[in-house]
Amino acid sequence: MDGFFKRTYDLVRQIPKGRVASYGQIARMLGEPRKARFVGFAMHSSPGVAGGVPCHRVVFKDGRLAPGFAFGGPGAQRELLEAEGIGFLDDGRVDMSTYEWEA
DNA sequence: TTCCTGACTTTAC
DNA sequence: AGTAAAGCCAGGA
Repeated sequence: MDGFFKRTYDLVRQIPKGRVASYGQIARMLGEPRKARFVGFAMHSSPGVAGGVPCHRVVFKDGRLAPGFAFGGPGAQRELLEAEGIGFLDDGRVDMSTYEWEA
């Protein structure tokens, strides 16, 4: 929960609504592109959306959601993202080309 | 304290 | 283009 985790939460917390970011991208923003795995691991231990960590806005680099490991199921995650105005492709993937977070 | 595992990504075949 | 393997580092047992 210290250092990297906290930093990861802080960054994920800065993801604007209606926007998604990939694990690797977040890791890169933190200055550690190799810790991409840990970004996801941090989400696993994240306090949740109520804690200010919108883990549902964090998806794969391909725009795909975490299969089977989502906070409340991939379906719920997709529903939340759609509720934020994020468009999904027919493949069930997020339109990263349009909603990928940049900053 | 040591060993194992893990919401990923990238490179290589 | 698709599949396979390696690498990263910190938390949990």
